[in-house]
Amino acid sequence: MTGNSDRRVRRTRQAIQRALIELILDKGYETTTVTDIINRADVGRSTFYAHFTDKQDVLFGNLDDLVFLHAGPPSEGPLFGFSLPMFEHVQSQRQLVSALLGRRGGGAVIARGEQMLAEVVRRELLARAPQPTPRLDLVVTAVVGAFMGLLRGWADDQFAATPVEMDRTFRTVVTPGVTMILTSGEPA
Amino acid sequence: MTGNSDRRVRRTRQAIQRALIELILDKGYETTTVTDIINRADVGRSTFYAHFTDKQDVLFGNLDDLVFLHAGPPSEGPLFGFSLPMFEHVQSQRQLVSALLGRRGGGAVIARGEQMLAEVVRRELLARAPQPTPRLDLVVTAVVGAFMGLLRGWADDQFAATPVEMDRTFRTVVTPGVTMILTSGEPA
Amino acid sequence: MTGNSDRRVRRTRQAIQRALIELILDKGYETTTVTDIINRADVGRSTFYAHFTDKQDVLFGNLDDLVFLHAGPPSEGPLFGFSLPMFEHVQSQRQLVSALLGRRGGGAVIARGEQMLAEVVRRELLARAPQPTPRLDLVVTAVVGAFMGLLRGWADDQFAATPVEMDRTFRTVVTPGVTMILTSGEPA
Amino acid sequence: MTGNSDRRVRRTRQAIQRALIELILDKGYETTTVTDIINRADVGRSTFYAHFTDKQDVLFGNLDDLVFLHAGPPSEGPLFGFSLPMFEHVQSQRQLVSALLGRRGGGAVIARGEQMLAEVVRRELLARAPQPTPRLDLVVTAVVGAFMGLLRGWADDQFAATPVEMDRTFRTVVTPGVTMILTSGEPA
DNA sequence: TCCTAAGCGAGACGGTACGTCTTGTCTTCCA
DNA sequence: TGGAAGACAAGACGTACCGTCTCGCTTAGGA
Repeated sequence: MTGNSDRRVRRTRQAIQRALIELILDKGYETTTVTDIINRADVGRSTFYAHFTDKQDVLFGNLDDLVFLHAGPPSEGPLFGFSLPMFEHVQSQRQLVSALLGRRGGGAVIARGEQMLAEVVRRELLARAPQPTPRLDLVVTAVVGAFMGLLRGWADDQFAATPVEMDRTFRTVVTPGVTMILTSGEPA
Repeated sequence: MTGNSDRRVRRTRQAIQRALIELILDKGYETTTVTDIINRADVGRSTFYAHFTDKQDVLFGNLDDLVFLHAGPPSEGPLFGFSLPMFEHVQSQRQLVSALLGRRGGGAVIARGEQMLAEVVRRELLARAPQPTPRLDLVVTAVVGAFMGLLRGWADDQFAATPVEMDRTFRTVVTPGVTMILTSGEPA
Repeated sequence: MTGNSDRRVRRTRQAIQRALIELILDKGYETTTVTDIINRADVGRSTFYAHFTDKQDVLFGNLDDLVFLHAGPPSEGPLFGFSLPMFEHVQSQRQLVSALLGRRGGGAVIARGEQMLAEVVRRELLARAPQPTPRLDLVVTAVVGAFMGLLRGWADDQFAATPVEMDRTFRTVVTPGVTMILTSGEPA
Repeated sequence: MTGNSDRRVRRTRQAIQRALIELILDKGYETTTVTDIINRADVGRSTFYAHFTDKQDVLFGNLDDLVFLHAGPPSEGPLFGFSLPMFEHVQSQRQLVSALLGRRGGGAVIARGEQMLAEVVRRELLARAPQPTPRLDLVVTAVVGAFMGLLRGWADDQFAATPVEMDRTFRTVVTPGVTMILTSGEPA
């Protein structure tokens, strides 16, 4: 809680986070060990555990502003308008996203990303639904699944694509069905 | 010559596979160690490594017929007709699927499942497309993502749902968009 | 810089060395495993390998001052005057020496002992030779062989004998020949 | 007991013995494993254990005529006349002897060699002693120790020497003392 | 400005899993 | 149906991490 008052504390935390990012770029998230991190950050083992509980903890500390969610207010623009900017942003950070979300990344990181994305999608759907939609949770899950599926495939180089292609595919596959559901007020 | 001639070999392999399944149900896939397996299977350490290279290897040996893919010929029935039977089958094996695909399961297992499912979807789309579809790979990825997303959410008990609800959501979200793409010959 | 600064380090190293000695007395050197040692010393496996590379390494760490070499200055007293005190010292540590040098001991330990003894003998011969002696190395080897042969037979209980008998036999067999060689300046 | 009746049995035994010798020459006695032997001999594991109890057992089966003991009747020729022929014989089999007796050899093999040699020496001394000698056992041990010490040093390439030098050193160091003992009837 | 509490590096430590290796027994298959 | 092939249990090996801990040195920030 006193985390940021001491100058040394901030330096240490930053050094650790920076080291982790670099290592993820080098060898992937899962492969990177705590020992690697403290060596790269030139930090004692106990210092690491004094600040973070985990490898994950380091990442989640700055994951939010790192990769995702440059979404505007939910009701403006086209449905799922977050898609294209997000794909574009991801492309600019390609390496890091690959390392985090791809096959060499960790399940927990992906889960966290899905969680955050789900929140965005839920708000967007709620803002646009003229009436209560049954099983909105399922719909959100399906939409997030489609998006993250594309994102992971991209990160893993299963295919090459431009952000525009990614966005177009995502929205074309998903928008008609979702629009129908929101309008008719039922999932089928 | 190798696998099935010797009776002892078959017994051992089965004991190991069975032990892994049981342990996955008990404590999840990732948490289960090779040491756990050989203890439960009452098998020597070297025996394990004589038959399998890995925990994964044990699983993949019988993953195919374990969970998935009771799909009929691709062009019969409604689009994505595999969905409902599969959700139903999964429900009957709920525990195991939870352990394999849920948050406590292993990334590699999920990846394998997606791979197999992608093949099914690809064939179905190809069989139904009146003309070559650009970026069919992306479309397949999005569809598989939506399906697996739902499946994983279900396995993780993020929500309760019947197989019918699952199937309905999946197909309602995805079918209109995909149909449009197949018909118009372009992803957007 | 390494070994002795940290108090924990000293405690651990001692615990391991003590455990090995005890185990050697219990069940012999060759039979004792690293696992035995760490159990007896109540020490983690990695801790053991952090301090020693080997079972041998543990032993050699304190072998020097453990058993041998209470030899005075080479040129004083009768030829091979180290013999009697050494046999006497060995008798007082009978059990340990048995375990180390006897049939249940390790070849490497014996080799090390011979090496150290050879140094003593070489110095003694050099100090007493009025002139350069050809093939002094061979002579040293023969003398050491005789001494260690007696010692090993004793340790293995091939015969019972007092230190005085041991010493007398050794020196009576070997001294006349060696004296002749030193005097005449040639091995034959 | 039935060892040599069946032709196949003899072939198998020979194949195993031959394989062991080859492997000893390749990589030393201690380093060679039973698995190595059966692979080289192209023989099943159970076959090996049907014929021999041990690696040692294989060796001891033909050790006697392999290396040692071309000694004539004990009382002919000079004292310890076995020495020169034996060193000469050993030189002609240098590689094998090195592998068996040197640092890479096994303690048990050395012990066996000493045992056989002790018998030779004992007979020679008994044949030449005009009267009962006290502690003849100790004297024998010392003599054998000197001889084997030289032999092992030679095998380990601790020094280079001709058989003549070896023999001369051995006999010069040991003969005067032993002669004195035999004559005077006491070890000192 | 000093002094003291804290941050910190270094790394020791116990614990646990890994994949490899070797041994001697025991089961299966085949001729 | 008897003997060879080799599957097997047991357990040691040395390595890799983890998360806790102990130890002094350094350094801030309040008195």
